[in-house]
Amino acid sequence: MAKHLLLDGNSLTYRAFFALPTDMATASGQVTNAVFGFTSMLLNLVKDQNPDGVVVAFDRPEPTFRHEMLPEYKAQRDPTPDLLIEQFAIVRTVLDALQVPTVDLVGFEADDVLATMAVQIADNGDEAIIVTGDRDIYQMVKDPLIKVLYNKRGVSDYALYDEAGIVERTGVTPELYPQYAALRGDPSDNLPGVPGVGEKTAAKLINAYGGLDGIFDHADEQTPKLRQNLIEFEERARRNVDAMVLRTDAPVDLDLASVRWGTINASDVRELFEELEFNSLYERLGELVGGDLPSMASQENILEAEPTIAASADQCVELLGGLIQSQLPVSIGWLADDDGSLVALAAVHEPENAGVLVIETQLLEDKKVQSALEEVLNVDRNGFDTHDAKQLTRGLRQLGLKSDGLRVDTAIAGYLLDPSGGRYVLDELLKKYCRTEIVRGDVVEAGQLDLAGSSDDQLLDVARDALAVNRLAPTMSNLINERSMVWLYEELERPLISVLSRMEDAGVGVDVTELTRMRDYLVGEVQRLESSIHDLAGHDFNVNSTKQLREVLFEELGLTPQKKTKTGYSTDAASLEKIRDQHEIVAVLLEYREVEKLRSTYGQGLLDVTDSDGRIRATFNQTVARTGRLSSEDPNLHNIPVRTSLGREFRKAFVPTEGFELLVADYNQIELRVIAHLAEDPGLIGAFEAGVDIHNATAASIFGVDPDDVNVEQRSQAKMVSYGLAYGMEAYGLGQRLGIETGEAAEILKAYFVAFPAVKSFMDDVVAQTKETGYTETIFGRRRPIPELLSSNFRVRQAAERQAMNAPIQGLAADIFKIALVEIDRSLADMKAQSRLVLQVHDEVILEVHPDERDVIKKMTIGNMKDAAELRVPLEVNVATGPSWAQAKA
DNA sequence: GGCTTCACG
DNA sequence: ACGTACGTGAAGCCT
Repeated sequence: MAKHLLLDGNSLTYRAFFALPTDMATASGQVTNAVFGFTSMLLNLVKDQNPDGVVVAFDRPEPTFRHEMLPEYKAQRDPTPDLLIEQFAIVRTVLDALQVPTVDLVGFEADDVLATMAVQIADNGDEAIIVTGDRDIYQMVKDPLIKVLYNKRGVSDYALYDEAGIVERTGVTPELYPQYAALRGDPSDNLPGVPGVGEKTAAKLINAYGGLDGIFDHADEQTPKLRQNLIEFEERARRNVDAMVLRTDAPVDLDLASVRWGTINASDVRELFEELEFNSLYERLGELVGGDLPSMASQENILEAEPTIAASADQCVELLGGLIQSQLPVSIGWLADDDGSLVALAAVHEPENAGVLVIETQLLEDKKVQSALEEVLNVDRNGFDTHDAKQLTRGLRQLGLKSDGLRVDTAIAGYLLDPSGGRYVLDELLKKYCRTEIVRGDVVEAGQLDLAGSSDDQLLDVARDALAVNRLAPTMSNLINERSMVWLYEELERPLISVLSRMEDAGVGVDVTELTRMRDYLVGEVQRLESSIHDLAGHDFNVNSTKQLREVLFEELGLTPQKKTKTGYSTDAASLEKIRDQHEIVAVLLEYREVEKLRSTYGQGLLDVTDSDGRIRATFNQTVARTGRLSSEDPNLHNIPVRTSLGREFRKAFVPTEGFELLVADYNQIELRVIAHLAEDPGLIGAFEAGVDIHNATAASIFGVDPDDVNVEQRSQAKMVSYGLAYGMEAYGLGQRLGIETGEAAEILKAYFVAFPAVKSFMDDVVAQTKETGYTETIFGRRRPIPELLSSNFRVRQAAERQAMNAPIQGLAADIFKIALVEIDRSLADMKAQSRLVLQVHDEVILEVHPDERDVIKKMTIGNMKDAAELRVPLEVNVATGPSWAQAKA
């Protein structure tokens, strides 16, 4: 006789949630108390009962369910906490991985489903044990093959009831239990019974009269009070019975006889349990299923192969020759010092026990070593994988070496696979994708290596890096393949690496004299404004301290606070602007802020990072922005001022190499064009095809006026709406920025969506689809996971929805721009041009061009940018040249 | 290291 | 009732 466990997923998860603290969470913040508790119960049950099969039922009480006829039913029950709701989905994922079937049926609660299955199992002559914390199920024990394992409380306190057990527990037989419960009511279901009738009275009455009919027939035999109540609440009691009796006719479409516990999906389970950090549960599971589960991430001394530190140039060349002969791709580990020059490089290929070759800096300068190494790194020979190829490429370039054979860059691959990852550190990637932790430091056994001292530890780590890359590269490569990101990686991100490396090496020229002059001027202005502020405040204070400024403005001067931050009233520009008229100090403060920002970040800041050759070399990050954009740091050259005339002055200090000029090319309205394309909005597409002023055309459509009659304010409002909508802006935000009432802003937004209805439905579709897949995707396959879309926190979820709307737009614009960058660079190489790329700013490229090449480069740049993608609207490009960034703006 | 502010697309 | 535009990086203050 087979034995089946039938679990009430809702009831048990619910019990687990309230039994365990909600501060049980993964490192990433996912609360797991209910999932843990449920899974723990499941494993305990399987261990104790040793069932042949396990099935879990869940509620799905929509669209109607039988309790609707009882309006008071559950009416006052507290709503299910969001922290619990989100865990139900995870419980199901766990069950899927364990290959435990789950059943939920529209219109049936879990207990109906359990009752139905129990009857089917019993009819088949098998044993069913129903596990739940819901007493309604007691009625099922009337069949000797059906038992109930009742969860009394917590996660481990159970009672197993057969028929006798139910009689002992309740005083009535399972058969009569629904009528008993109908009389007594069920406080936990918020189901009132007959007042004055508790457990004892209910059982006594049921047993004396054999059921409700008998009881109500003999109501006059009771004490006056009870009789009164019975008469008054007969109707309710009878309705309660209808609610209590479980259905056994649920259309369960599951071959119960064939359900077997124990055939789990081991790799899914491992991945999931690791993600949930269920280490102990994983071990317990291993015992239950025979212990042959794949092991979870474990510390590993990855350096099993003995590294060979090349002792001489000849030895090094010989070993490199071996690598070349193998014709296998080589994994490179490397180490550079602060100025980017290579300290050591390690190379290994499959199989790992082939040994790791470590080359130190002196040997890297040897010509024979260099030519052998170049051969290994060449695309037509071995080719190589590494972590952060841009830095390596720059290090090798310093030595005069080419490295055009890059295959897998594990940092870039990690970024493409999950751009939300944050940092892409080799050890972390290895843990995430290979479930391996490297032993770092001095764990290598004595005698294994003829090495000692700290610099040797560094060399060992370089060797370990090579091995880590060696393990990661195939895994990540497969994932990129599986997710259809091969084009994105091979044709876009990978070629971009060397483009960026050369831009970083080139740097951009600055006029240090001009920059210094501006800095000095700004220092003077800051001083002047600061004393003016001190005078107006009546005392000295640190104007740069928001805390002190807050005190001066809102306490001493009594100005009106506008909005709050976490730490107090805000003093940001928008707030100050609103109280400009309240005190003379405010205007001075605003000017001070502007000037001080320019002085510190740009005047002083840029001078501090200018190299001795008068060039600024920023780092262009390719693995930071979650949307696919690049970012710039040390310094950030993506936010050089342009909006105010004083700030714009800084662009005059960005200059070309002597004998060259700067060419600036930028996309016209690329994000709006991307929106037009993605939304397929006829109005927007038509406007772009006609080549009209898009903001003017938009204003005409929104405000229902002739394009010729659009006034300045309408155009600027339309512009704000257009850009705001790409960010998922709401009426409030628009109102704030336009300085109008929220209601009025709502009208404008409404008018926009009436004029461009496809835009609205595109936005809605994106959010809906992202909720399903969990990630957004650009047409080039760039993905961005947005798990917060399912957050229980309303605010977090709303923010996630805005991100979901924005990501495909900003992401596609970034894809297009990157394609253009790669193509421009390719063309420059094909043309063997002297001109070169020096800067990029999201939708703008800046080249140093030789005047002789000006026209052809201009044409080439425009062509490559326009042709980067074929959208439903044309891509337009503005281009201009000049002796500085400022003067090369059209 | 968190917070606030502000520069850009 | 609540919060309110996406994506970055840097400076400066403060704990």
